[in-house]
Amino acid sequence: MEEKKKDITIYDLAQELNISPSTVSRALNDHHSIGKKTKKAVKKLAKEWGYRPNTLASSLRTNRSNTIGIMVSWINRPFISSLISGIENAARESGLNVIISQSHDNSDLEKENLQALYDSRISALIVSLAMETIDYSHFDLFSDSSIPIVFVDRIPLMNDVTKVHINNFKAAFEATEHLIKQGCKRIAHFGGARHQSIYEDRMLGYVAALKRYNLVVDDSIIIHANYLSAEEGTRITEKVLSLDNPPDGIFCANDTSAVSAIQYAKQKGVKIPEELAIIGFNDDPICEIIDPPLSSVHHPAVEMGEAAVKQAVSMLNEEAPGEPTERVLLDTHVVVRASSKRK
Amino acid sequence: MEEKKKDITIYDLAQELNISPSTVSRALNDHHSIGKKTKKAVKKLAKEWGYRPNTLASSLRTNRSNTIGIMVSWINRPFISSLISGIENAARESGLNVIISQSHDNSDLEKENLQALYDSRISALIVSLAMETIDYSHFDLFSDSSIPIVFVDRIPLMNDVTKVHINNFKAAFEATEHLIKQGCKRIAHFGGARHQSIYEDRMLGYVAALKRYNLVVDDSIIIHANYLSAEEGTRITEKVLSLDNPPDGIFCANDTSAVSAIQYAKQKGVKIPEELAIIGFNDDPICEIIDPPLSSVHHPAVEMGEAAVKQAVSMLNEEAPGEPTERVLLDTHVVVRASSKRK
DNA sequence: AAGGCTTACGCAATCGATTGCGTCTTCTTT
DNA sequence: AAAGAAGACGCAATCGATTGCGTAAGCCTT
Repeated sequence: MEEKKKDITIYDLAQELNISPSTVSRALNDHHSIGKKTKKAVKKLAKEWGYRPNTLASSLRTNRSNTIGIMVSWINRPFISSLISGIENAARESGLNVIISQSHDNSDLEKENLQALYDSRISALIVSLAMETIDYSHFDLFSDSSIPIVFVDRIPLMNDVTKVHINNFKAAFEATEHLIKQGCKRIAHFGGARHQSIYEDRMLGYVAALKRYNLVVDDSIIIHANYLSAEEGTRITEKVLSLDNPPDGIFCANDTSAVSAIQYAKQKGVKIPEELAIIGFNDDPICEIIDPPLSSVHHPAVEMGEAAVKQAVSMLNEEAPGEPTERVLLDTHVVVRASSKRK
Repeated sequence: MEEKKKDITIYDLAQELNISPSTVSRALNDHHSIGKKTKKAVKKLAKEWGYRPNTLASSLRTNRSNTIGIMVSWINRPFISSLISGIENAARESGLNVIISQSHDNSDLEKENLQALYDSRISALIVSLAMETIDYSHFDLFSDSSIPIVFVDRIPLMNDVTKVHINNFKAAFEATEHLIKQGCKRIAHFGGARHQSIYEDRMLGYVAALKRYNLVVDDSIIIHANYLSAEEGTRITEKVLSLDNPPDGIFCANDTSAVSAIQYAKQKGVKIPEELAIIGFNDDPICEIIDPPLSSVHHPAVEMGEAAVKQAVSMLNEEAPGEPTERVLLDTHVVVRASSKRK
């Protein structure tokens, strides 16, 4: 009867119990200055009446929305969607809402949508940069208001920020090393936009591995694409395979291009992995679908999302806005499949 | 100097212009009772000072959060992530935020997280049901508060709700018909949980096609799985292929199981499509990766998301809570690839 | 020129929860 | 038993925007 249409508020509870709304509020928040019996009574009634706090009112008053904003390039990419899935899980366990936004790998859209996220008073921001983004000034909006920012995977080239990512250098080193140990002598590298540290690091790890094993580093088979798409992958593969001195192995900075490489090579009658061993990066689901199955570097997407939330939460709980920037490095491992297994 | 740390409010603008906050508010919202010059002046200053409305305050007052809630099974599935991508695009264009939640195909979690969405005062809800969900009473929370609900893809068996989906019957009919026209005489069907109408309809469309072409409907090769996973797909394929009278075609209700079917069949030396033609459903990216490429029913995920937002918005704009439930049917088409092309 | 309209704007309450400060009990201490 | 301390709770302002109602000024009509 009472709750015909209206939601229950602390005023309703207060009236019923003949106490003040302030007391109800404090009781529900376990404030120390409220008596035990009062707390019990309030909580009991709240449960009975199905009281649900109005988070809008609370957020307005406290200026904390208890919402995490996510800014990613494209939601519908295997890695990203798993990342988001991890974020959503962890956030909801911490009682936080998650609001998402896409940059479509476009800096302007990234900036615009960041404003929208800011306007909705998010408590913390988790970002994986747009491919294009080189300038990071549009994030000042958040740092100036001391809203925690956690960068994930595609992180900026700055030191004083919190980051959750993998050791791309090491992962790339290991992937390349794997190819070398399978007998490859001349390994090509398909990389992404070099201003994105993840791609730069993967290239550096690759180079380091070659040097470590005394192989020649040949720039003509190290190719970077701004968007390492399927089409680019095909184009690049065609390019390196038509060289006088084609590679006998390829380390691709993502699986999409690696799949293209496999498809193109198969079409040209190049035997995989005997004549050409291939390894990708991300361990997308397609790795197990393509024939031959694609070796890849496993990238813990869900865990990264969870770790990012963990960082954000701990930053929120710190009183000091002293920005104790942290850096979480997650483990990767090479998943060996038929595309690179020669022995 | 002035905006050292605080955001600009309508009070700041009002003070500067020597008018009242109410006038500022109305001016910004283009209220008719505000003079032209006043509006101009207010908007000009607002822009100059970078005023950004506090959506929390606004939402609290109006009880409309301008946020769309999404409830899906798993974010990291090709179809779902594309759906969300479409929703996000359309929502942001309409100035709406998007908050997401996953049910993990579990009714209890669905219910729990729906509460959380409700608590955050979403303006509208877009849902694709958890696989388990049979009882829809946990959605009453929203309908009772006349919060628009739009069901997408996995829709409930109710008539008085707004739905955006495809014609599963027709799509299944066409997929099956395609196999028949390729010469299949004995077509198996791998279906999902039958209490989900999408799977029931796909099965019915399949049966209708068989009947239309005078083929025998044999229950022993119509198999339903609660979760049509890769593992189930393998298991089912093994089952039907080991029959005395194995099928010469399979219509799978999703691509995941179809891929398993291809892999299992290949492994057993069954020739695709000559001895066994296969077609899936969803047109996931893996269709083009698997060898042979998998025919499938293209499912317009992004467009469905956009259509769902469109519905939600129009429901929000209607004054009358008379729930003019609508039903949006999107087009599908069969994408023929090598897994089923015999001619 | 006076009454009636329209236009343009301000007052103050409101949404629901939070919180600094003040007050009244009740318990403890000597 | 008196006084100080601690415990328990209420008052009222506050967060920022919205909105019903009221009022003053300007315009037109006859």
